Amino acid sequence: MSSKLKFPEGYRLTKQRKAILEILENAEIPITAEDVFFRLKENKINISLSTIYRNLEMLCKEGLVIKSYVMGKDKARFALPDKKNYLICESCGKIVIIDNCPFDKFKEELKQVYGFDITGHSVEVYGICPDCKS
Amino acid sequence: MSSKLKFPEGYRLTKQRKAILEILENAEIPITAEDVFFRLKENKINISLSTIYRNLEMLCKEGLVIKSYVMGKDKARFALPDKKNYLICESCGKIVIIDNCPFDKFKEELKQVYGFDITGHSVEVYGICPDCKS
DNA sequence: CTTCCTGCAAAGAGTTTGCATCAAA
DNA sequence: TTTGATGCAAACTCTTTGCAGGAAG
Repeated sequence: MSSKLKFPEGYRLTKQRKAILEILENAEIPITAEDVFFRLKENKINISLSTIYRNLEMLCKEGLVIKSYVMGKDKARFALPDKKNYLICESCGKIVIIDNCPFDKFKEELKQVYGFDITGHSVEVYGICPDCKS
Repeated sequence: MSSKLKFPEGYRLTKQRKAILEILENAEIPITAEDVFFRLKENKINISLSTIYRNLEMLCKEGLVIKSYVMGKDKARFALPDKKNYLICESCGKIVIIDNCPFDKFKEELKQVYGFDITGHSVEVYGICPDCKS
């Protein structure tokens, strides 16, 4: 497997960076820095946690990665931008990505009301998942 | 001034709790625990930071307060639920609360597509504010 | 009075940083 | 060969916790 993402200019494409991006591409939901660490370890790749943090921060600044705090918890989670909107089950904690986020339709409305040029958004929705209802 | 909020049952209404709630009621935007601490101090009320954290956590659990991390920063912010949706200027960091969040209209859509019973949401929108555009 | 709450100080968790070494370009 | 990146360990910051004294009901 290899990354389909264009790597940001001005940075060296090290094997650590390639590996971190690949983990994020394969992740179904936002994951913590520690998750990245252990998933790499499973693949027999040992990268120090600080390198992971440093690169996640860089990737966030470059816009390739989104950082969020699921359910107000104290560990940051990271994901590619297409996984930044999600549902969380308040009962079991399951996370489900929202595809084609309906919020996109409101960019124009927000722009008119608040005068902001909208560049992005992130949405967290709480609820009870089908499994927990039954 | 006194709080208009009904205080959760089973807890003692101490002067510290009253004071913290009042700060949150008067806050325009989500603020940090430290912000609460210093605003209390300005009002000549000295409450320890740990008491503030303990009570903010309790208020979150009781649903009176919402915790969020603005712009992925590492300090938690707290606000009454009516201030949980906001715009952030990527240039100056200004926060503007979104009233009548348009996302409410999508509860039904999300329920049908994902099968969740939606109980709440929180939205963070990025953009450039009018002042920074000029 | 009883029980819960507070303040203080210390501990804990997650994240960041300094520095010597290593590897991408 | 040059300069940015990594790994390790130590440092830091925010947040949580234990405990003795204090106040709400």
